[in-house]
Amino acid sequence: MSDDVLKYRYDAKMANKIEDKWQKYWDETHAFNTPNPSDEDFDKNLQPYVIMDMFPYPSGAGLHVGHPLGYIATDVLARYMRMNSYNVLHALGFDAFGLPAEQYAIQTGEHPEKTTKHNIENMRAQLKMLGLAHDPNRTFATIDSEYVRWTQWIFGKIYNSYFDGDELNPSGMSGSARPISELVDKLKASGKWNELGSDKARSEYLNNYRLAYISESEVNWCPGLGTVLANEEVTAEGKSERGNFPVFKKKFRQWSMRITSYADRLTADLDLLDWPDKIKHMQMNWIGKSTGAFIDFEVMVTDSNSQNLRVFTTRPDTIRGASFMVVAPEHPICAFPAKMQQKNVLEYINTARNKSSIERQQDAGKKTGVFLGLYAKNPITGEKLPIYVADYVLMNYGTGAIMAVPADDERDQEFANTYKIEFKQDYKKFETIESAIENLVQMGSGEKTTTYRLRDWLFSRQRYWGEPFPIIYDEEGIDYLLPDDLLPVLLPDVPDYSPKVYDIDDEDSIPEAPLSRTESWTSIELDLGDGKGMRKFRRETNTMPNWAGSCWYYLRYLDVNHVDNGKNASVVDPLLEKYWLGPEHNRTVSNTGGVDLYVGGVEHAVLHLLYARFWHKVLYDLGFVSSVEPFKKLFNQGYIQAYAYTNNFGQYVPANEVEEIKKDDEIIYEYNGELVNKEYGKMGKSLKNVITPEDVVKEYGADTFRIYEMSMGPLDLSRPWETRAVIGAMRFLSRLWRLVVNENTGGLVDDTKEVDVETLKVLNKTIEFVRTEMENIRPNTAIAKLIGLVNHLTGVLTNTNAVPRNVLKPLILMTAPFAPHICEELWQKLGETNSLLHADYPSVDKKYLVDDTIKIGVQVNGKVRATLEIATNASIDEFKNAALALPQIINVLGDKKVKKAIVVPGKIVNFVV
RNA sequence: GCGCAUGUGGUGAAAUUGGUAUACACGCCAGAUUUAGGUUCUGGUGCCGCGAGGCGUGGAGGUUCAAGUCCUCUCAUGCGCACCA
Repeated sequence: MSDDVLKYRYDAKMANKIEDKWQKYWDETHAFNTPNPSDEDFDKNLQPYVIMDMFPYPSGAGLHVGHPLGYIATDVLARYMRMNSYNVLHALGFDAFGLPAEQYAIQTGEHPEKTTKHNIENMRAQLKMLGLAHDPNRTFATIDSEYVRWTQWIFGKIYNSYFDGDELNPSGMSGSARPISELVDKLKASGKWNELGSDKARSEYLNNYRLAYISESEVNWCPGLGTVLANEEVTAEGKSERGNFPVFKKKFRQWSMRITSYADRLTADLDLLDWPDKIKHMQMNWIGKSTGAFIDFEVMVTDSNSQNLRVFTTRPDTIRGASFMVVAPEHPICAFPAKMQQKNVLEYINTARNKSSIERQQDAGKKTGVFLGLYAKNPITGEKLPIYVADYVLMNYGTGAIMAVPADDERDQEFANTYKIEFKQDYKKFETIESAIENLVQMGSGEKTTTYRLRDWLFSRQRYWGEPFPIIYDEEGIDYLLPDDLLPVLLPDVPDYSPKVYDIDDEDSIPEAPLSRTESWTSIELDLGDGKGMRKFRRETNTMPNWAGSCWYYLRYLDVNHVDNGKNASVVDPLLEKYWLGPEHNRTVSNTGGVDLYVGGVEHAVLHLLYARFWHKVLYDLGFVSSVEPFKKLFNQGYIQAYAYTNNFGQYVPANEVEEIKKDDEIIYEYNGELVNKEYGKMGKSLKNVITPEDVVKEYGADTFRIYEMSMGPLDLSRPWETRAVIGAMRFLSRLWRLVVNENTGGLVDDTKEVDVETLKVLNKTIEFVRTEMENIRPNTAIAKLIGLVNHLTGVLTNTNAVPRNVLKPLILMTAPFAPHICEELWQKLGETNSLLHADYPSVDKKYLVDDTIKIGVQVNGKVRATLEIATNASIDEFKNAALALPQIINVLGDKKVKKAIVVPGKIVNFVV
């Protein structure tokens, strides 16, 4: 019966059986546990290697086949590195705070912690099926109370630090975070501390320096989400990145982090990183460093009252060409328009304010503005320059005011033309920017400066599902950091954790933190040990943004159970940080230290990746970590896309029920006999085209799934999922299986055959090639080459009924990182008693890399006319003469004379006639 | 508008320094072996042409003995930034 024939075949059933077996085995033998230097099984001869993914957010929707792409890639590389004698740290945690969990919880009425934990378990199970070799002991979620403790602890360190611009940082550049106590000491020494007098005044003074500080400033308020947002979370259209709700600029009292202090170092140190240029550019543009000068213009706002109007320019050398001034509608000088202009100015400012950012964008290019009726004095020429208010000048860049040089600036010229402002076409420029600045400095009318596009990072949210701040306020409103022994501050159980959301356009609404509703939690009585005894305090009721947890999770992997809360507490044992991330390993481009390979999507280019670098640098300055940067090498994987189909009404129909029909040379798609439209894009529930890893594992096995995802195309490119092509990966594995197992009997194939030279050549070329591709993160071509070797051996098997064992073993070892389960099984069948996880990766025997003869093309006038097989070491003349003797060449050349013969030994012969 | 990336068979895609374009896989075709069923093996498969031969890496030029690869221009798609002074 056919069933008997298939009994020992590598099919989905067999694959699943093998996969269960080995996953259990790995579990039971703690195969993926990675020893720290202090552990018993630590081997100091192995080099450390840290490879990780951007950890997942455990969404309720579950995974589709696109999600694990990066996880499989890092897993393949981690397994490869283990077989190359590295102590590989490869773990996966969960980024579990955040809006979606909260929103899902609000919809279902369940506590976000419950749904989040449930989602994490689901995701763990989904990922487990794929045989990912994560260290099970190093996992955690950012919501774990011990993790929250350290997130709050780091916040405390940032809060209690200031940026000293003169101080050299440990990498020798100027500017470094220092404990705020050092600033206090300086203030005391200078007498300033006494001068400030009250605690309140002192606290407010320090607030101006703290790296985490409170300010009443313009923030992005999103009524639809009921929270304020960081600049990085607002789209170019002025909408919230999440939910696409309108965002308004409003002044609120909020927490920020002084990331702008680090703008220079965050820009400069990009040079040290092995990151895709694209991401480096995005960060550079986001930080937007530009050097130039401030120039002060005197403005008489009344006959007796003069104001200083400060502008920023990158071209101080063009100051003699300044023909007028322009200020932003929000600029303070707009409060002093000349009498006759007051009405116009007010009207204009109101219109400008009411413009949404979308309108502003649509109007970009159409310059509008109004004359203030005031004049500024050009400090160099003494000319009187009219001042305009116009919304093409932005308040949040530079100083919100510019000197307009229409002759040299398109925008200024456009404005001048619109308002018929006369300007100089020709004027005398300063020789250099430097000389212009020097001149201005001497006159006391300017200084050299650098401005940034980057703003400080808005750090508080009016949300329930986030880390509480370890901050309390006394009755005077003075803020204090909670002592370490009162950490973690955990979220209270509340009856209502939903944020107060408003109509999406309700600009005048105000944020309300959900935590503020629970009086029993917000009020706290304690003795801070400052000599004031037991006092009443109120807790900070805002929560941290979900970026907080992802800013340091890579450190937690190194020391996952770290609880040290003593006097010299650090977030991670310094010895472990030094071992895993320390700069002395110098394994790639530079000795910054940091994670050896970080794999994730491009979407975090200016969010997570910027924030994490900032935190890391603060921790570095304060001496808590030895690595300068958190992520030494970054790799952006592409996305797995999918086809979706819509009917005539634009509704999505189930993609797996759509039929492909060939009709008159054209391919059409039908669903229930109805013509449908094919679209290419994301995979998603609403698009009805989701394929889950479970589906694929059940039907083909996890190893096939892994091979397929790794072989679809280059890892950094996006590509469409095609279920019907998965079978190819399975055929590869079943051919590999058949090289070892007789599928009729279940017994071993004869593997005692003596290996022939031809096969050894194929093997060694494969080893050489595959190693190179692995090092360069090109799994797709590595697999192609492995398939080539399997196909070659299949030919050998067909012809001789036997396969040489000493070729099978390296083949299995090379395939193991991709398809670990089947390879463990085959390895065992070949009589090996140890798991191959730490077996030595095959190395090349160079003598089999060279062939005696090679085949090259022979061209006439650059066109290939024949193929020549010749001894590899033939001389130039031999190449030429052999090529000339080829019948095809004789034929093509006819009686034409060869003017020139180009011979590149081993490459090509070309005859020019 | 500026910047970056990509463009190769019916499909996903290969191709050290410029050196036989299309490795590997899907699909398709044929033969063998099996046979009631997503079997395996072997071979074929860029396009046009009966053939010799011609044409082929988005398009147009250029450099070169030789261009998918280098240069110039251009088109398309995707991403990022966008009045940044």
